[in-house]
Amino acid sequence: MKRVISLIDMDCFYAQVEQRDNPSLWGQPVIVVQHSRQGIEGGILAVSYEARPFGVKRGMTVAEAKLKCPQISICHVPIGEYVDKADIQKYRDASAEVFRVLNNYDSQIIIEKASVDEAFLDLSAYTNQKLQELRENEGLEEFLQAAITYLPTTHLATGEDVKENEHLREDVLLEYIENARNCTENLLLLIAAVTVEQIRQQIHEETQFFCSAGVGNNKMMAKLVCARHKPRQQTLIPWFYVREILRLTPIGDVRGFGGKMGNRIQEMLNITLMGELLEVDISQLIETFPNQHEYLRSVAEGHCDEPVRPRKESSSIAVSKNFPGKLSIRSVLELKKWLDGLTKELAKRLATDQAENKRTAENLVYSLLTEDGKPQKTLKITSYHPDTLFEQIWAAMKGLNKTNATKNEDSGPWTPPILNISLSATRFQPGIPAQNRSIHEWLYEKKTRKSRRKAAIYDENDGREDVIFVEPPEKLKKPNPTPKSTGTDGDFIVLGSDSDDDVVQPKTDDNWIFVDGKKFSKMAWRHLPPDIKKHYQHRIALEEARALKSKTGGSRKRAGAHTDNAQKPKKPKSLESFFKKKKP
DNA sequence: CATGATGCCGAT
DNA sequence: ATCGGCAT
Repeated sequence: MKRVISLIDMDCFYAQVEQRDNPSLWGQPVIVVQHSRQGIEGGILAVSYEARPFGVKRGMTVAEAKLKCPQISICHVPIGEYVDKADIQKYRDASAEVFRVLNNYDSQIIIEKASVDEAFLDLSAYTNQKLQELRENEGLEEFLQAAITYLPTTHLATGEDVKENEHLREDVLLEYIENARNCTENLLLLIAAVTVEQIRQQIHEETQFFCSAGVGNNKMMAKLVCARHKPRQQTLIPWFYVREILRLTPIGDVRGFGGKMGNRIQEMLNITLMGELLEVDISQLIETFPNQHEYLRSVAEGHCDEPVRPRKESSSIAVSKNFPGKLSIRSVLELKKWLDGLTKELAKRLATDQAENKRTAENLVYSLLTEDGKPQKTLKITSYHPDTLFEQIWAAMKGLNKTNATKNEDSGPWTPPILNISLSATRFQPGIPAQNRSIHEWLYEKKTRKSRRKAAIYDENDGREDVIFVEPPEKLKKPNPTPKSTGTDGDFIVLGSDSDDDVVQPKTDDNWIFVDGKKFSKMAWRHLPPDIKKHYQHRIALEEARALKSKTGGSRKRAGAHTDNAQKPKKPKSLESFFKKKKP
């Protein structure tokens, strides 16, 4: 049986994160740039769709972007806490919000986090069950009649779709729906397309972010067609059209063929399109790619059996920094300084990950890129403490110094010059070793030193309430009632929604902050370290804006997710009314 | 001069 | 375990 796969891709994600942070930027040309060193602007990481018509592209300098689009707004990637480098944590946090929606949508849908802004979905089990339900409940006909209204942003990839107008889009889709009636394969894709429309809508409702999607029978096709209609739209590629789409697809556009392999294929076979792979002389293909000719042909036919791997957390956590050209590291002291900062950044992220995901990294892989090569070694992690990590890495690394006759290993020159440092924690095992308390102390000590308050947020797996652990100010802690405490976490008291702790439990609603349906005491909020606070800041802003609107604005309807590109957002009934309808 | 910072995977 | 390749 064919699978049903989707790829959801956030539109210019970093730019949207900045637009949400500063809503006046919505609808405006925006770029997100990272700095390379000391506030010097580096490359452009993201370009909002409003800026693209001006010709602004990734990889350009800010100066070039301004020339093309003088009114463009420039947002900067934050800088690391311990070291002078770009820190993309805020985009990881925004990504986590999106994936919370995806992971909670339906347990039958397999989600693979493919990058900070992309997810593959395996909808095979889900769509099969929905189809079965529709048939059992005799709701299929009704579903087909209404299907077009559930697909306001969907395009059918026919090969002509890139130049189609809105009428054609709908006509082509209607014909497809009509023909799907007696074709299970296409019914499943249709249900998937409707589902993905709903998922995208829900992502927007819960995060304000827009995304695009592709739907097809495998990862390659879903990814390929996702790019055909962006932003804020989705593309469906039935198997029938796969051949025609690939016939005209540049080889480099296919996932996995954008690099050396793709170039080799093009140069050695003197072709540029996927379709041409099926026309080259078979003996030539075999002699050119003796080990891969069968694989290449199958890809050119649209086959791809790569599974959607259920993966929520990343399987490695890395920090790295480039030192290109003249900036290369040439002294031991310099190296140690950067290594120290990078180690601290890594330790911070590891500690957070450990608390959030209840897992611990086993290995640390470090590498030093030089002109000669990229020596890479694996170390066993014995502790998350940054000082321990540093000593361990340094002990292993300092032997790589090729400077002749160095008496003192801890100073002097370093050769060959280092162009990149990378530290990556891997091999995560479930659980948290008992020894770890000191890490949290290190993490929070400088921020809450005076009051010696400690805080952490645990996200209790399944959409349950967040619980904030805060050590209260001494004066409030004294009085009689035993604070609700959690055994091993005796240092902490819980400011939860159902606590009866008079001492710290605010009595009135005014003392609570409501975020995302969760309840935080304002006191606990104030005591949080600033970085954790940031996690929730924008949600609070939203919450307040909503409250304000409901007071002043009255009963305004929620803005649709597609007020821009979808010319006729025919308001669909809830899909549930179809899928969950009981037999009469 | 120089995308940079991540992250994943397969081959060996 | 190490490396090289590919991706966003």
